[in-house]
Amino acid sequence: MTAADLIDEPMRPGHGPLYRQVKQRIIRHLIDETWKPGDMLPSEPRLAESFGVSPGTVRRALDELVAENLLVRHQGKGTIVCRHDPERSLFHFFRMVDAAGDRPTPSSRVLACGRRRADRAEAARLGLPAGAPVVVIDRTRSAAGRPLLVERLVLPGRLFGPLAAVAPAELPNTLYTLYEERFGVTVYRAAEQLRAVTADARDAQLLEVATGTPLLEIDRLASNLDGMPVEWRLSRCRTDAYRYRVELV
Amino acid sequence: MTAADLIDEPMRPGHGPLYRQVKQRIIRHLIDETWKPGDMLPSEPRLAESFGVSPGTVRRALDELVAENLLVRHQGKGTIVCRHDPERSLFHFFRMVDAAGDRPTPSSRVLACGRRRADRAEAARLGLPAGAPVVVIDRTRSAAGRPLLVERLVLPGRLFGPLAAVAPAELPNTLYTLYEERFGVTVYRAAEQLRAVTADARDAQLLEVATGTPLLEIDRLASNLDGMPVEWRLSRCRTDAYRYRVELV
DNA sequence: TAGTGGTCTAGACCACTTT
DNA sequence: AAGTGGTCTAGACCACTAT
Repeated sequence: MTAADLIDEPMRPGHGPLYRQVKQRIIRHLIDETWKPGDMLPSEPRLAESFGVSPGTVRRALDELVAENLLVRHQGKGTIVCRHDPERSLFHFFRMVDAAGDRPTPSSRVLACGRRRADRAEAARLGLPAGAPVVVIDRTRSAAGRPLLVERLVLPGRLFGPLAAVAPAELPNTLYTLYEERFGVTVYRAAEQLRAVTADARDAQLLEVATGTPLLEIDRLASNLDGMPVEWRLSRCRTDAYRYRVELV
Repeated sequence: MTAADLIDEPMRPGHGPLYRQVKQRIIRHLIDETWKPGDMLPSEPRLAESFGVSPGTVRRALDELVAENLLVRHQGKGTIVCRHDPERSLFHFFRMVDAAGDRPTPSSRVLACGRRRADRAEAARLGLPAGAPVVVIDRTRSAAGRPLLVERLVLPGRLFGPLAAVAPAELPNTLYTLYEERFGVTVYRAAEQLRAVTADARDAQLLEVATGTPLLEIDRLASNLDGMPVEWRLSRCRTDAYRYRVELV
């Protein structure tokens, strides 16, 4: 191994445990796309040599990154950066289950997709200046042939500008995969806030329920590795056949 | 250290990684109450000697148990078994937050507390034989002086028999602490399923809302270390001032 | 001062995958 | 056969707590 193979400079004295400094360096390389989703990282001994630390220290940093769903290890092969493949996109952030506890495979129908200026609520939620351009997608999602939810997604135009030009029918069911592959935006975390609301006339028509039916409203803000908001999603769900499940530990 | 200090026999050849076998042995000692909540475990070198493994292997087992909220380490002091102190009881399983993202400190008012036979739904949910005795508690919880939710708790009578004799006014706000201190029942996990419902006449009166107001219904099944259900809780929440928050990773 | 957990290192061997 | 991650061991030193 020559100097050219080194990914980074050796660690210099810093604050906190060495393995956390190593972890932060690796995260920085994920942010600056030294390693992109799906890429393989250098092996643990190589990383250790690059950073000038012992293999055990690198290993501990990787352990935490794996626990946080940023990396995946494959024994005998190597360690890769997590991807939002359709499988993960569909199930990792989707918490509705049927009475048996099984997750449905939802399909989606786009009602509208366009570009406009953010209103005040949208700008505030996404951390954008007032009037910044946003892409707005309205769609419904169904499971087992019956409408499950209606939702509006608001995305920063700076990151997703060309998305508005995509024909509604072209938008895939698994948007997070699209964000990653077409726009280089990776959703790593999301925070959801839930409340109960009643269906208005539009909800009722789209969800095939009576006006006034109670719906579960899910307000989700998704962010990337930098902690920047990249999507605001407001969903209204029927909860007669599916419920929202949470495991508390 | 003498043989009498050993808490267990050395590991014998088994299946899977050694550290997981050590972890399972420790969990078994938590179940059989060799170490109770609040107790201090033997030090890592002592455990290693008892189990006949290296300190690093014990450490890895403890790492996982700490990550699962079964143990807590205190540098310089030792490792103790997690307790459901009122702080944890109030905040660990309670996910309602206000608009600013802060958790309220709810107070509770017991409406009824008694013992009777489980109906079919209750027996099924708690894994009890039909007609088994259960303790049922009805109460409301308020935050910032306003009613937040109304709920019914159903507990296996076998575990909580004497609880029905407690005067309603004596029941503390933090029930999980009571379960642990008075009945030796520790809640370790819970699964919640959420749906939207409308307030019936009783809900409306207790929550001071109009009949038909949408409410968030939280169906929680809590279990102990053995995986046995120990509480079924059905709550109906107003979501005008507080929302249910979930972090997705 | 002694004991505890927290960090870091070094090396051996195993299981799995690729060539 | 060579390279990867997975496990297990052993020992050094540090930071914190109790006495």
